[in-house]
Amino acid sequence: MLDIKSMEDKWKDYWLKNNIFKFKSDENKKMFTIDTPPPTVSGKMHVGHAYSYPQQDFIARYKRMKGYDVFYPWGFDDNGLPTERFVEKEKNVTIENTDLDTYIKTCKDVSRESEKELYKAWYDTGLSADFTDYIDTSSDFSIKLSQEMFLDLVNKKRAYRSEAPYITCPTCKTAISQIDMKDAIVNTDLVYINFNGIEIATTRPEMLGACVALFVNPDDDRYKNLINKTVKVPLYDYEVKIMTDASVDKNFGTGAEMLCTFGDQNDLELWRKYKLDSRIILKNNRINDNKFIINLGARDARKKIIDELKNNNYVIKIEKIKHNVNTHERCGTPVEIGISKQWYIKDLDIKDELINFGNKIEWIPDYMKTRYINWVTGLRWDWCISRQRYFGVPFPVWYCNKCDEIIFADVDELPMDPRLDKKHRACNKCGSDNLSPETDVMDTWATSSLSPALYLQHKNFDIKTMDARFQGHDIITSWAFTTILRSYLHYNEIPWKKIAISGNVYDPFGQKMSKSKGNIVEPKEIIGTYGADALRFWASTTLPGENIKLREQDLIRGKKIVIKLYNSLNLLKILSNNEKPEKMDVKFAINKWLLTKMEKTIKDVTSYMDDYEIMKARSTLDKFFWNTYCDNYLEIVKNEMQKPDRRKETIYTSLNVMENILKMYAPLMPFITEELYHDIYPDFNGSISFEKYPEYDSNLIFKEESDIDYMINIIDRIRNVKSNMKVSMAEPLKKLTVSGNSKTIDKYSYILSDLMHIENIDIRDSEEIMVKN
RNA sequence: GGGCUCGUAGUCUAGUGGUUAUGAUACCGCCCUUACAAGGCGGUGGUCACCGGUUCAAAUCCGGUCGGGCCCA
Repeated sequence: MLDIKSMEDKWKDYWLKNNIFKFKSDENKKMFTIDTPPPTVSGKMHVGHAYSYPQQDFIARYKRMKGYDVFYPWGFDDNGLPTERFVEKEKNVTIENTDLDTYIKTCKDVSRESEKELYKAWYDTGLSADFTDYIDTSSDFSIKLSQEMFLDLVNKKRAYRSEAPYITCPTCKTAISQIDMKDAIVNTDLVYINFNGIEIATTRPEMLGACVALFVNPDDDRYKNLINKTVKVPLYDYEVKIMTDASVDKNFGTGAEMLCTFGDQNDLELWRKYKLDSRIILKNNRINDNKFIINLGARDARKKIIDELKNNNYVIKIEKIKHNVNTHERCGTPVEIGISKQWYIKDLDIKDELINFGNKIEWIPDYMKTRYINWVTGLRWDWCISRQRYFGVPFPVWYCNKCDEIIFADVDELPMDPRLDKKHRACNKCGSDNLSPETDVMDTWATSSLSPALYLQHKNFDIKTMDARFQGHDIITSWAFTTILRSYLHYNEIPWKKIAISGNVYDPFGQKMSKSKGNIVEPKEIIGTYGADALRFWASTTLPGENIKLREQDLIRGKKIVIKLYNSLNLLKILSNNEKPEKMDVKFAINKWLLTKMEKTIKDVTSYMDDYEIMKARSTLDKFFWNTYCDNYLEIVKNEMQKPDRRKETIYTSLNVMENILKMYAPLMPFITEELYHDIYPDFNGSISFEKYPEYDSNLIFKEESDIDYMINIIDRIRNVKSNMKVSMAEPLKKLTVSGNSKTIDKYSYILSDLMHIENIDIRDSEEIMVKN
């Protein structure tokens, strides 16, 4: 019996102990480089990972067997907000109860600790990445590279600091970027306000004191006579103008809206478009109008101002509505727009170039490119990369308190943290040593967008473009976009030749998996029940980019194939009595038939693998192995092996084909194939992962194929007859009439009598095949 | 609201113009057959979402409708 668990454990140990997948540069081979997605240390590995990571591993292993020097690195993303949250939860260390130095150190320590445990979950799925030498985004190496690249952008006038409206999260108390936003529908109050002569509706009455204009649609007849008139702002008693813009929705509220600096992104756009004044009452996520609202959060401020409006009879009515808002995707809080100094990477002026770069990359599947292009086209903000957080890559920057000059660290000082820097420094411009360090850190995407450089420079490779990136479609607008952007800005080269996008995993009913629904399945459980090979088999049942449901039937089928492979080799060993004949030319039809089928399979599987069509490759292989090889060939050769003149050739053919089947399955199911390959070659001390992938050989295509196909067809019908007679396939039949091509049937009638145990076959000539008892 | 994508037996899926629509799984029946009962063989089960068009011929191409999913406003 095959013990899948201990078999898999054995090979996991073997690969690790023998450094099988440790990257060893081989200059004689062509390189194939993979930009592995570094998982965050703050989360567990979930079934989505267990689905998408094997997909890149299939290609990595395939390319290795095709003779490439595969560079398949590993990394962890341990920067930023998610890690801070994780640490605060795990260790109860917060920025309030400790100093910055200790806080950062704790974040790093917890990350390192977590990584040590975490990598095992990935390794258990049979990934062949180099886990012996992984990078993490908070290491000195990564910080140095990230800071260097930042200074490069400063030199190229691509990174700039400016006081401007920015998106901020009131919960996380930091600036965020367009990338970090997610839409959400929230229940909110729509307040109708009598605006001294015009009625407006707003979801943000607390911003009343920041109102700088009213807007109506130019085609709205109700307000035609009010356009360009001024009205008094209720409670605050200053005047604003009534203006028009086509973006105003006539059907929302009263059709008239107030523009505040800044209630939402729409306000900001109209404010920019018409160059309006600003009245800032929202700063650092607190509202302060020095009149009614003194330093309150949005919710309290709203209550307060509604009370004031009600007391003065300005409120007409309050309606409950569902409303689309932008939220911070990490915490779900609706975002605010404020004004402050932030660091930006300028990208709005190079949309065409970025689209052009997107077009130079091969997207798998192709239609995913559209999402990238839509995103770039719809960009409205330069990329804000400063975060008012603590654990992340620091800006190597100081500000002169005397003359406002920005002072940058030298490249050879990196990595460095100006917040903890003790060196005496002076302003380059005025010489003052009264400097303040930048206390913000960089957006985590500012570092992960450099993943190709991180991986390549870590090994001192002097190339800028990797062969393939594999990632989920949910981060096309963040990771894929920022990586392409950085690669353009720093090198003017595409980051990868191909980007393969994978879908999401849903539960068996097509529902998203979530804790609250209680439908989460742990990869560990799957591996425990079905084995990692079966998990990978399931992961291969999808087309690029397609979502997938977690289906037990695929796991069952995967496990069955593992067992079937094991048993089929077992049968070969029994039949052959462990003989291993040398390579020879085959002359018997049944063997020629099998070789022909095999060559055709090799051709198809190879071409599918080359196109990343894993699912098609695998089902072609499944069909050949299960149907052709096991159900038909092996059944037939049970008899052939007993015939002295045929024995040697049949043993040779069956073993040779078995070996090629194992090699073709090896990228998909590395454990069982390693096990059986070593079983065939007990002295072999390498890995099947580095054996040569079978290559199509047209010399092994034989014309006998169609004859045996014809005979298999007849065998199927005889099986049918026996099944209808409700007798065993081994039950001897005295006589059977077989009609068809009598010449062919006569030539191979021994197969029928041997396999189906028929004593007398009455062969008749006929156009159609018919089998009668 | 815009874009992308999908709709084929209970479930999942193959199939981009041409026999009787592929296979898996589930279910039912038969067979312990000397590798594997987690096996083998057979069977039930489908107006290929709907409507219209192009064509000698449409699951497939075109248009529309309905429904699901995702992304972006």
